[in-house]
Amino acid sequence: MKGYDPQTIEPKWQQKWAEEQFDHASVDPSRPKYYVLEMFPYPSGKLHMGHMRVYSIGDVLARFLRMRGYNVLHPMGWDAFGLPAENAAIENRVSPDRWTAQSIAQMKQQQQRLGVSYDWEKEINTSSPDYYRWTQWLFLLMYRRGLAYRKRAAVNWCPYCQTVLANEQVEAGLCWRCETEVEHREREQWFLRITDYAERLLNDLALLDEWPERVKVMQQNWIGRSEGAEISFRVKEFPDEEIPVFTTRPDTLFGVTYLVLAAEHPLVSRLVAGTKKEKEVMDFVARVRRETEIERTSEESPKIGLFTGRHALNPLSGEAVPILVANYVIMTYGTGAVMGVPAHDERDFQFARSYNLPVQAVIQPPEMETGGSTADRPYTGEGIMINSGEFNGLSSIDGAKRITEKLQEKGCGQFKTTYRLRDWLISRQRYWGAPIPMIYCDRCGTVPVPEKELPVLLPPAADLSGDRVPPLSHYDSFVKTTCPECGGAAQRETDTMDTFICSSWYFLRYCSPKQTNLPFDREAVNYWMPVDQYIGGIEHAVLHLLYARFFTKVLYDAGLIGVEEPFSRLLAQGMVYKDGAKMSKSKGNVVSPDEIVERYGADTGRLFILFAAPPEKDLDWNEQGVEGCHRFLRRVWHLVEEWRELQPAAAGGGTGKIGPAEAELQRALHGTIKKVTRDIEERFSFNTAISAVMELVNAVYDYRRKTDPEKQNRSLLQETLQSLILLLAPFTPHLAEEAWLALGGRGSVHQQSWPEYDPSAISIEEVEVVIQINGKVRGRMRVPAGTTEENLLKKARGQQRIGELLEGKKVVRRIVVPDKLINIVVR
RNA sequence: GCCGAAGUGGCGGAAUCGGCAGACGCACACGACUCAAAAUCGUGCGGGCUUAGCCCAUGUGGGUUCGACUCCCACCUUCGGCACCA
Repeated sequence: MKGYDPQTIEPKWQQKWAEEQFDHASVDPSRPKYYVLEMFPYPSGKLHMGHMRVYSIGDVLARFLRMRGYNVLHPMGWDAFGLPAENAAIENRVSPDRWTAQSIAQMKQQQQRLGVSYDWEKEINTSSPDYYRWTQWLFLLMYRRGLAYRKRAAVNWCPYCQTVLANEQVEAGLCWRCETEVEHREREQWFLRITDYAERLLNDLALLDEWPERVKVMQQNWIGRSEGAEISFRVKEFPDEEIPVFTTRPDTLFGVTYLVLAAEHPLVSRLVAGTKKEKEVMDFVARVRRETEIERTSEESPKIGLFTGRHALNPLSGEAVPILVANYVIMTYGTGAVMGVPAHDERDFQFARSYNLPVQAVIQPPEMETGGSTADRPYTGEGIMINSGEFNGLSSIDGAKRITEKLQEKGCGQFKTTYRLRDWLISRQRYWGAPIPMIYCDRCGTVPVPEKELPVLLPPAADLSGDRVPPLSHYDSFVKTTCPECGGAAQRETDTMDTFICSSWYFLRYCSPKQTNLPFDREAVNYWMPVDQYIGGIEHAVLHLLYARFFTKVLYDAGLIGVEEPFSRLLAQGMVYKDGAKMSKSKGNVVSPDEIVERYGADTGRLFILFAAPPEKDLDWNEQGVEGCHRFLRRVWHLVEEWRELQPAAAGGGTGKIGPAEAELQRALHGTIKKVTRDIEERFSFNTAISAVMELVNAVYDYRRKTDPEKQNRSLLQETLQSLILLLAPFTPHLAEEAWLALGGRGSVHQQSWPEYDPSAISIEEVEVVIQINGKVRGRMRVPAGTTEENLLKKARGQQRIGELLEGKKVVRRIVVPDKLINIVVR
């Protein structure tokens, strides 16, 4: 053992670990289990710092918990289906599966160089038929349970990706992946009925007390529950037609002065058919429908509406109000029709103003407040009902209830809860995904592929660059099939599934990745699930984390698993920045993990990533900080090396004496064990755990410098160094392994028990107590631990300065924090 | 606009239950070693002043308390999410 050379020791130990398979986990009900999971990556072929950060965090926990005696499941795999592979394949003229296999090989090698302790026996790949067979099986389960359905709908279409997108995948009107503006197209599409689970997905957020608040709030907003009423208005000119509207404010029903329909509303064409308004209205409708999401939903774009010439009848007052069509009402929320109450709604008010629609106030602010709705602004708060017939005088809260009840009696309204969440559109018009296992037969209609015929295999990729969308539609051998019911000629569905489906259940597959007769083994899932600690980026706060929760609930309902929530504890790790900007190719500020491993070693890189910031906060990459961590590891190495050189002399020299210096070192050691354990286990505060180990190293240096070499306590030094190495093992696994060996440790450092601290070693006989006068620090004193209040005060008074300050003052009060502080309040 | 998180030295950050603000690291300065440099080791390092000490200081202004980075109220700034959702 000479100078610290990570380039030599790291590959050596990685190889050894792989051979010995310490990280292999199997079901063992006699031991407590712990499932640590990092979000599996999309195999782009290049590992970036964000990856290195998640893996470092996960690995510290996995290694620490193993040393704590847990049976730890720590798997890794590949979210391998998806557009980038398909696009790369087209560009480089290779098949997506070959491109993916190559990327996985590259990334896996990069991961292994980081020394992360995965159980590679559990590796999964969502694009392999062994896996997607079960993704298809789960789709059929959804179908059987009435949760998968096909419908023609206007959907988000990304012209660049040449596919439709789910609502969750459209951000402010742009495609989440390529930021192309999304268009609307009509298509027959498959949906999953996630809205059936809206209420449970929302309510069960309360069970997730170890999830970050911000993630739960984001999901809550996304689900967007609103309580109110659905109210039906009859059309005056067509007594057989009704227009239901959704409102959160049924109490304002008497203030309705108009009704607005979305351009897509099915009634529009009937209302204007054959009238002189027809052309104008239908032109308007066509124009609005052509507008992009951005144009239609931007707040700046003006609210434009058009009178249809028809009227709606208020179900309670009987009043006839005009029906308009407008661009600001969207068909996919509520009923696609809105009642206009300009006196009590900001948006209705604006709209009424520009079209000179009447404003009728029906809610008066409570007496304390002033300023109801006026000609200048609406009043949107609660209050007392006026101009509302028999409901006058009620509070708006009671009124909302009473009006809805009344409507219910009359059969033209009911209580209703609406969600912003829409059903999950899962069809994708691309090749590189799991085929949707459905068959269309002219006689039998839509028929599911029988389970025993799964998987529906992707045909080998030929030419993907063609214009035929979806690509699977030009593989005749794929499309043409026979109907499982009548045996006649039939066609396969040619869309593939959204890759978010693959990642909605992968954590279950890891429990028994080789299971062949079911997606997962029940016993294994019962043992390992839920995931105790899930770690990943905040960008999945709504997408993946909501979908995975949905799948878990469906599987629970189907009796296949025993948990209703997949992830007990979630850590949303921060991003990696450099020079004030997120690391990105376009900014040119990328540092690759490979580069760091080559220059400093994986241990240094891991240590820096964990030391530079708490895991949930953004991290600022700083080369000098990396060097600092490298320097620290060299200092550790140096101590171990020195100790070895002392060994031959040990027989003759050194002592076993515990003097004050030794007691201090012991105290430092046990205090550090205590702190590091708590910091990892309870707080996830890796940065402070590492700083505590650094302090211990400084303490050892101090001891060695200040104590005559002849008098140094060798056995205490050995104990200290061994414990120090154990504390470091989860963070810098290679260095720890090598140092453990050098210090005469047996077996792998990673198979040792985590050190326990000795409470008697940290109990202190003498403490420093701070003396405050009127809350300001005016002195300190060393006293035996447990000194009484009286004695503390006496001793404090004995100090010249304190005596002077107390001179002639009256002591009003004394506050004592035992062994810490005394505060003397004087006047 | 609504919701959420956060504001502490030159920088990353610490202070875990209301009890010594700035642990640990980086940068910087000085010293030792060296012919010299690097590496290493040591010392110092929030600001001010009339410097044995005192005053100011955790985004701003108030409050509670013997005592506030920590609790309460109001505001400012930054970042993130949602956003014509009826």
